[in-house]
Amino acid sequence: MPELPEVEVTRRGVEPLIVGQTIRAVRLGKPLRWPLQCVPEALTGRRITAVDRRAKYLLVHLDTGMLLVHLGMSGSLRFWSEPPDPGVHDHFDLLLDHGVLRLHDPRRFGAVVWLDSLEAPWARKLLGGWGVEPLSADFTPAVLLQGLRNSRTSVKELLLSGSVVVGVGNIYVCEALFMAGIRPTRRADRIGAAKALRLHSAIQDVLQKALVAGGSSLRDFAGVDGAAGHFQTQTQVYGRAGAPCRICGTPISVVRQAQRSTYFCRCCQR
DNA sequence: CGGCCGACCTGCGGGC
DNA sequence: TGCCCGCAGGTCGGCC
Repeated sequence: MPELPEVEVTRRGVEPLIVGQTIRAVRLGKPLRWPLQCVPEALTGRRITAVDRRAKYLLVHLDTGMLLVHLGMSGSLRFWSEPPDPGVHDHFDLLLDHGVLRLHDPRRFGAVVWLDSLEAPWARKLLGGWGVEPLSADFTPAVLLQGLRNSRTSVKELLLSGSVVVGVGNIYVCEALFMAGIRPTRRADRIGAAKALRLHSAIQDVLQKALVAGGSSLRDFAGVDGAAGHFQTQTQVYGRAGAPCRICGTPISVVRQAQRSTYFCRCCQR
């Protein structure tokens, strides 16, 4: 579930609830994707100073170091002022002054990693070498066009890779390519400037709309307060194989690209 | 290095 | 009704 909009919805929800609180204890459940990279006791007494986001990672800044949180495929963060007992899929708790910040992640593709600083080897490994933030001023049509021109893979796979622009996952890449009228299988370096310009706007539009909708809740994604997002009800192509295109009525096609489903309209996207 | 593929893990829905 | 298979929002690491 968690692409950029879901992670950003989580960040906006969680930040005002936890900044200023001090970590009193840490509870670990089953192992996540990577070990925490420190003994849990090292976190106690640290105060949370800010919550940022880079790509699909949340950066929980502490007065010393930071926690890097990834939601994987099935993760969600929730703040409880009166926490229930942890369930079988609750794998990480930060016990704070006035409640508990809890990571719920059935598939355990998510991770919480402690870092000294953004210069730490793990930070470079996880955050290095990526593209620009799609909702920042760094993401210009020229940056996108140049990125497209440098790659011979399909435009869909290039966007999913995050090497040009980050945060766009399988749902939003399908939606953005539909909005831009571009066939997902099209080779990136064969997309012209006019289409690239449309794609640039489409990426920003679809992410913005998803943010307003509180993200997509395909299974169980929820914001920090437990509220589900509803963007999934507005998708034009994602998850609509065989259903009529909302523009032209042609049944939506689905193909596999890099072992993932790609949805598109063979009439509207060329 | 670019590109492709398997791996990680659990749950759920569809088909038989 | 019940079982088995395929698929699911991500991305790392190994291979060519």
